[in-house]
Amino acid sequence: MAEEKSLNFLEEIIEADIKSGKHTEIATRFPPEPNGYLHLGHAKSICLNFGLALKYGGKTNLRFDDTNPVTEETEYVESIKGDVQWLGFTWAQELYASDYFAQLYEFAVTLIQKGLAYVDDSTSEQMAAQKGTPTQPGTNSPYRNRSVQENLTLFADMKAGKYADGTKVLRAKIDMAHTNMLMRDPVIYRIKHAHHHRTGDTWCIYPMYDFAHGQSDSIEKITHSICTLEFVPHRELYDWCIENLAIYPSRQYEFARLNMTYTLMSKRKLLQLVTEKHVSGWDDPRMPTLSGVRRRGYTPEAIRDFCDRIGVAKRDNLIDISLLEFCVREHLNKISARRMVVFDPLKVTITNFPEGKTEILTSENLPDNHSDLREMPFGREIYIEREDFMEVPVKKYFRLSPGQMVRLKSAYIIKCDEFIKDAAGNIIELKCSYIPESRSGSDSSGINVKGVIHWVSADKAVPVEVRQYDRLFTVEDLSTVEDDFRNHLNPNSLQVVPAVFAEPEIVNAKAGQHFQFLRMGYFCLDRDSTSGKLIFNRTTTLRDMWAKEVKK
RNA sequence: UGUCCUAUGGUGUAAUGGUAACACAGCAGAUUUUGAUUCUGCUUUUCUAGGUUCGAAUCCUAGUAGGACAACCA
Repeated sequence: MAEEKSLNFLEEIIEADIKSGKHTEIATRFPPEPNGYLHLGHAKSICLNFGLALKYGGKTNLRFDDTNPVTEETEYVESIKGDVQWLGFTWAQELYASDYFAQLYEFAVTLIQKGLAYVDDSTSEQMAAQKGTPTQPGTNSPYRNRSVQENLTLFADMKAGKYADGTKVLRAKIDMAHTNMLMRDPVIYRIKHAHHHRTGDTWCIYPMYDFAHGQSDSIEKITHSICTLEFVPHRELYDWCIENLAIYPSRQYEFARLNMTYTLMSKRKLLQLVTEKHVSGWDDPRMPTLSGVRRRGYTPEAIRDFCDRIGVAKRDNLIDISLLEFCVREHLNKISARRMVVFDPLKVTITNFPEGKTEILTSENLPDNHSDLREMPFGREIYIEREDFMEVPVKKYFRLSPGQMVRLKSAYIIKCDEFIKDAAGNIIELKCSYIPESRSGSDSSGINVKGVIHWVSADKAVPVEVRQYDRLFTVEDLSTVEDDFRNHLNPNSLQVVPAVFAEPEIVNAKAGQHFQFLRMGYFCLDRDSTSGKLIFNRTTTLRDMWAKEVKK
């Protein structure tokens, strides 16, 4: 039976609203500002907003909050749309706050007419001084009592471009002694002679967030306007505008934004990493951006699962990045074709295997599907992973060591007869013998070995580049660092291995395809690849109990 | 010395006045032709003090702790 899954606080509110008849269907919106790329924190918001509408039979608009022409660009609009689609959601309408500029202007005029807004000539410094502090009330601006008619004329002149940037603003007339700083006559319109990415030079005055967001919600009849906790103090102003304009009463609800260990979710700081070239770009696979994790090989399914598991609440949180890794491993395990790739090769000569002979073996692409096979060449000389041999094995080591046997995955059992060192004492080659009756799938040898290792044919292997990523920062909780966050970047967050040795099948890898390199991790083709040089990003490692055992 | 928000294992999230649970992480073990996957078991929790109540994680009061708020940013 469908077990009763507990509701988060927003679902409770919505169910109560539906039950009471306040709403018969709901409308939400995802309102990014097009001034940066979307990150995992946005994914939480996207999954929430679209998920709620999906669950309760409503719709979600994609609305760009583009009220500041100075920072916003079309490039960002395009990336945001692509990211939302990639995550798997479809918006009802693609809208822009700038679509409402004319309407918003009329709303401002209405406020002036009602004596609830005035044009202020104070400088920003003067206004800051008038503002007071959280513990001290502010003082009224000398321009606060201009007549309605004068305000109307001045505001029209602002719109007409008669004044320079910063010389005048329109402020709501509320209460300079209000305990909520945002209610102390907030600026609602400012002059910016700037080119807007959509409206061009039509406007030289632009509404502030607080005078655009709630009204946009109202125009679209958004029932539940969901935002992050830092907007809690704005709710009072949000409601004030709606009430005094007597427009559709959208309601704002706030949830705690996503924080994760060893990374950060600040668009401003992420932009800094990009512009200062600490990373290769917004889609650098180490970035927590959606374009970054996508390039890294994370799947939308995994991200949605992650957003589902982290839940929604109002308390500050710091999610362990290992939960994200768990989600991606869980999905990738099901869909990733297996390949054998040797990273740090040690040559093995199989002394009783005929010289010059190549035998074609098969192996499953997915562990449980024995009909979906690929072919692998096997020969007298192969490479195995250097760490799969130990001259003097530690306890519980069940790979190769002198005199010991191991299974070559999907091939034969081999026994180490001899190892060869160079003058410096490094092991450079193993001489092994194979058990012909132990061939995978038709093993009649009766030998049971515990160790199974991956391998590639030495002369048929294809060299490819591998990029291994680690956490971007070395500290768990970036919010606690006192100094500059850039001081805590992990210098080893990217390790490039220019040539690892892959089984020949790898040349058929396609963009967007996910692989598990056996025992090494999950990988995907990077877009920097060329036909002559394939490059793979390590999405994440496999869980490694042996590594933990060794540590002890 | 203001207003607002929040407080449940290591990390998250449930429990909606009636036996504090689930996931991740951690630790053991079983299985395994990936030391993967899968499976089993275990450790660990209601900020403090009062109050209401037969009964409080839940309601009330106070305290404590953390966070937000003084951009012509969103």
